[in-house]
Amino acid sequence: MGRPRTPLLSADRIADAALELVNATGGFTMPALAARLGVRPSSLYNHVAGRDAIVELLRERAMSEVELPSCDPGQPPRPWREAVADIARSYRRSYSRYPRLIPLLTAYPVNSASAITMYNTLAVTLVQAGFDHADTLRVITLIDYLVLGSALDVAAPEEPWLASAEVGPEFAAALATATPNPHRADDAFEYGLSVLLTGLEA
Amino acid sequence: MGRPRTPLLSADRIADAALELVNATGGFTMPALAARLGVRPSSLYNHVAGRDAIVELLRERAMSEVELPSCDPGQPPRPWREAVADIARSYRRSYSRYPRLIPLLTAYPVNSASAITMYNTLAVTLVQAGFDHADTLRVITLIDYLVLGSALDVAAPEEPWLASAEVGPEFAAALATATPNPHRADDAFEYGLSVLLTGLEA
DNA sequence: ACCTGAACACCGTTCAAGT
DNA sequence: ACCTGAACACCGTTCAAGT
Repeated sequence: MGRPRTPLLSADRIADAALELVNATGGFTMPALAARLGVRPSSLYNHVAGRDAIVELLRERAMSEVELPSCDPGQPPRPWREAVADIARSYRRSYSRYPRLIPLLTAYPVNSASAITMYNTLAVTLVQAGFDHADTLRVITLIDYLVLGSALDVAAPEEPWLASAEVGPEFAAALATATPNPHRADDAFEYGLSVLLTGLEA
Repeated sequence: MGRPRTPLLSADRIADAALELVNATGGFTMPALAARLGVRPSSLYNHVAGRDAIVELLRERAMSEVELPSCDPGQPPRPWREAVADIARSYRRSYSRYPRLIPLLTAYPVNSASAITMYNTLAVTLVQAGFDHADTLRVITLIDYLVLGSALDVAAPEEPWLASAEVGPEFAAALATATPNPHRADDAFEYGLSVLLTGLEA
């Protein structure tokens, strides 16, 4: 066929299609991706170094919509508790838009520009609130754990435990309160955020 | 060659070898596994349903060494804070023995007998401490997030962020306090556990 | 019962050939 | 510059054939 007059592909279109496949099936393969784009697998390599590079593009997407609180200089500074909570919620909101994507990203840490900007803002807020540098890193790490854990939770299949004979009455009663996802993971995240901030204030 | 007088393989030996491969390389393939066992790939299927079944065996291993606090009936009951902390630590210790295994397990939730026993014990402790059933589930979920997050953290490659120009002074100072893993993740886990328990007491 | 060898469908990637 | 088709090495799995 040769070169088309206007390119059929771009890195962006490839990432779009890959994300759709991940949302629909929980993963993607190069042949499936090519088919969805109406193209042959080898064509993808004109725009992207390989499969790993596509995963990196998806990682960027996962972080791309973190919106940081705009602090107007004229305004009185907000309590650090609220500022941290807003950042954590925005982080999680961006990260949780594509729940089935998250398991593909756990191999390496987030390393995108948006992520660094967010960590910077968190660090400024926490240092201003009086945390020393070591605790600042610890708190950022904990927020990471909370966001990652609850994001993975959204995509996890419903537990078949209820059927198991080994479940004791207390745990069974706790499980009986579980709501369907994504609500359950949202709820756990909010609870965790609240407990975290309360614990930090002490 | 035909059938050997004494079997060369067993599900246990296969799991052992797979775990060694995961520890060494971060993953395993059926051919590599067979080679390490001195056998042909097709032989594995006499003992194991397939690759996924091997992953399930590894999942069992990850949870297999959770040791629960033995509560002597004659003794005065321990404070729930200590009991929960002990369980969480043991959970994490078992889960973190094979850090490079954890990323392979994030697709589905833990569903082994040891896991259920641990959740049961946690639920009993929390209900006795006065948490209602919904909060009991939330706290167990949070402990899961903390253990999973810090276990994944151990295997994560060191962040190359220090080099990035986008890192601001506060975040850079926080990063400068980072110790090498696994100490860093251990430290974050202990800090998180302490913050969590403090937050829960309020 | 348990190991083997050949075979199958599939995957990620490369590259010369086309326009 | 960008798509194609053929090719390569690799993967997970099956199954008849051997003992």
